[in-house]
Amino acid sequence: ERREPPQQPQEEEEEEEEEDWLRPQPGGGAASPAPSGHRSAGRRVIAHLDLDCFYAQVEMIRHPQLRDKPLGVQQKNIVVTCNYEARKRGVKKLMSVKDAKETCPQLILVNGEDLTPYREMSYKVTELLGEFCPLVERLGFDENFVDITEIVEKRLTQLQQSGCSSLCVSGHVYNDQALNLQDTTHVRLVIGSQVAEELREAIHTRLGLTGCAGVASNKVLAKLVSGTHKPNQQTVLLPESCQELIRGLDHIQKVPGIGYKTAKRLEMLGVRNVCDLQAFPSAVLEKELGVSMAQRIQRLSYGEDDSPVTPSGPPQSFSDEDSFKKCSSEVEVKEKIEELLRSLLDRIYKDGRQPHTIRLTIRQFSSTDKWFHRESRQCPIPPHLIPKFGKENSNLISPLVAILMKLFRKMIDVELPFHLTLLSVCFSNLKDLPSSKKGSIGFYLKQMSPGSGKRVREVDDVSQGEGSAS
DNA sequence: TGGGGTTAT
DNA sequence: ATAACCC
Repeated sequence: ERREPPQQPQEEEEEEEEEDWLRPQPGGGAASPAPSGHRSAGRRVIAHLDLDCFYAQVEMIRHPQLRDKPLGVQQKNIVVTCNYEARKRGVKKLMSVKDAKETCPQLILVNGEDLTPYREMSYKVTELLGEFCPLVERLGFDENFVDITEIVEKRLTQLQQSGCSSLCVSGHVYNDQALNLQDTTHVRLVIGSQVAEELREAIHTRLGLTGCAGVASNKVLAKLVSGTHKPNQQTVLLPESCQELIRGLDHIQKVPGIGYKTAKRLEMLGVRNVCDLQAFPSAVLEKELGVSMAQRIQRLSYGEDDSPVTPSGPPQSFSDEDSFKKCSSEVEVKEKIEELLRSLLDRIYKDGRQPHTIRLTIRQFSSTDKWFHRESRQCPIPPHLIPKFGKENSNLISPLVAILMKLFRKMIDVELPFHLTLLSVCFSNLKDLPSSKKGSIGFYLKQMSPGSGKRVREVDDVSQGEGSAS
């Protein structure tokens, strides 16, 4: 017994009505900055880029002799990802090492517990995209959203002036839908597909990485459509096929934004698939999940998403963690913390900013509820230590270990037995240094560090950012 | 399951 | 500080 969702076929998203200069801006003030790129409500063109099995690709670049072999990246007892050679032979993401080697005895494993190479490559990708367009939002290490509305707009007017009539889509059209080049929405998206192709090409020629792209009128649709043709291909979604894309999801948890917890709660309400969610009474949903969550996910279920592409910029936090079978003495804890701290201080040093908050997170063993349940304590970093973050950091280690051990004792009574399975240290609340000192601050993250880079963008004192006149 | 990240409450 | 989300 399925209810028919209210048939609303060809309207895709963003009810954001056209031309509403009359409506008072909610933020107050006359000059609301227009959240992402273009103002004027209109249709956006968003690209979602998703690198293929990212860690495995990075490892293939680091070890070219492994390129044509089945290769997996191992963290502890898990193969977190693997290349396509390994996938052909049946290895899956997040398989246990035992299962993976049974499935594919020739599988080669490299340890991927140190994320440094992946993090560095990840930011090279984001930076490269930033050369095309300022609106680049990271999602994890291997995905980026790019709001290409303005690029498309520019090419569209060029095209209109040159009266050129030939226009070709790059890559797939979702659902093999026919194009209508009289429809300027189609035309914009087709131009978007060409831009996406260029972005992928740049990532390939300059960084040696392949990936997928999806092009659509908002983030959730771009993301969903990018996965429809899988390795190293791209797909554009035209508005008329929006409902097929979103309803084609076999479970609500496949909708980005609906996670494990929300999916469970929705299931208890009898909501199992996207159609159920579309048709579910809003009032009931709002009482169950709260107004804002309810409205957000119900819009998502129609493929509507007005969230802007928010430039990620440099990271908000730096953390380093390690998991293990057992850690049960204070000295062990101290050793592990010191190790985490060393690599973290190195990263902070390269970043150039100063953290003002430090946090310790632990996970305690418990047979039920096996993972989950982490707890943390944080505190401000004492002001007299903060200036020391700019330089050789060996003298920071012991005061910080002392602080972290205090935080540890706030969670664990060291007189009693304990059994930890994870320790994590995080620096956050990062601030630029006061300005003076030695010129340049790394603009995007660190000064491009080892290898290639030239640009170290300087911060001159007029730099209030882009348009922050208000 | 790892080792990360972000935002909202 | 936690809980949810994302990869």
